[in-house]
Amino acid sequence: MLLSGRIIAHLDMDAFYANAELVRNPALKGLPVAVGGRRGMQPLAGQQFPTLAQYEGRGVLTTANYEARALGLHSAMPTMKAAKLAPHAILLPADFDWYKTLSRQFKTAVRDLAPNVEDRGIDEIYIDLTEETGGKFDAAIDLALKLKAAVTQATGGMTCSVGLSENKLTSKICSDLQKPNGLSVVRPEHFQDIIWPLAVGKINGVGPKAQEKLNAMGVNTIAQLAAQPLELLRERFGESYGLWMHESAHGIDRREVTLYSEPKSISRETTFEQDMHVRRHRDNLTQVLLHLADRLSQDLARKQRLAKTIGVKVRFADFKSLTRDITTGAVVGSADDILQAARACLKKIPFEQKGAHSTIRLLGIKASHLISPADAALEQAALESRKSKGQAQLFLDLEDAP
DNA sequence: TCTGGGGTCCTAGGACCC
DNA sequence: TCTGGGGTCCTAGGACCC
Repeated sequence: MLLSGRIIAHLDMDAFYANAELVRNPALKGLPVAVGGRRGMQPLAGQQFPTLAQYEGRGVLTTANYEARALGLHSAMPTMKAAKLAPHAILLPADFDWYKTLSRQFKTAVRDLAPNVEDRGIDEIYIDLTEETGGKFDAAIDLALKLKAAVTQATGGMTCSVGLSENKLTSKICSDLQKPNGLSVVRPEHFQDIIWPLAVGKINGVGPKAQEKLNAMGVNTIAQLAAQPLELLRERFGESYGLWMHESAHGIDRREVTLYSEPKSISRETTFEQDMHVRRHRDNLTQVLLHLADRLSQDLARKQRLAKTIGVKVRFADFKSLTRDITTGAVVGSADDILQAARACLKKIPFEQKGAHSTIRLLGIKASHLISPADAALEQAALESRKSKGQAQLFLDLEDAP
């Protein structure tokens, strides 16, 4: 196995959802565009596109293009807040089918030139370019430029940003250095010059909580993190996370680019337009649960999986959420079985008679411990065989008895 | 100005078995 | 009478990511 001398690319589509809208509607070009909201809104009279000012309801932006970012908008921003900031920015509802189509197109274009691709969601991939480039960065830059051109060609004009380095972690940081439409390279000998001055939060895996904790220790940059004794990090963050932080700060990341991974869980959840009371809106909630179970069942069928565990998630009006799940002896896949399991989970949730925890804003169902129907059949057969053997053994024991 | 929906991984306690 | 340790599974919650 080749653990050094690798070349790994991280390719990240620029403002993917917003630019996907531009592909099919060039009139949006140059305008501030955000994607989010619930369903399609019609433009007001005299306007070509719906705007944020028209929006009412819950939700967050999923994407803002660069023109919208200049107005202060960004993804995960509550839509109502965005509407206050930039009422005239265009707001389009997310059309995931369209984005998935473009996603397949750009990934296929990349795989045609470099097949060792790891999927990281709809708009991101890692690519192991070691074989194609012989581990040479000059060759990798040439190939990366070809990949960028191929992506733009395949998507009708969308751009992406690429980071090149010897591992996934550094390439991920690096693809973000020159956005949009960038190409950044961090050769091993330049790691400290380029990466160390950056904030610890730039490390993929150091989120708000860890960053806050590090900042409190006086650790702001990756260089400062690298200077922390390993033992101190392990003490403060746990054995595994502490070690991971230490290695990350030193540019060590041995993870391979994995071409395929099995799904671990599949879930469906929905936030209501208005909070629902667990008893007063019982009928509505039942309808929602039915719908979620149905969708989840379809998802499982599409991915050819059955579930050993079903769980529910409830988010209360105060935004606190909790989960309950059960593992039954059997595997489930049908909407009816999912529904039955979900109901059993809901029985375990301590709803209050009054107050915040009798009103909920979100309901979800999750399937986990997934297994293919074929493997489920094998397990079942093995179980039957053990059972009959056990019975045979019991029979023998009885025969042996005096 | 309230906070989507889909995931992964890790931790930690308790049950249960050997 | 008091007492192991290891392993695995299940459950709940939380951090983090796109």
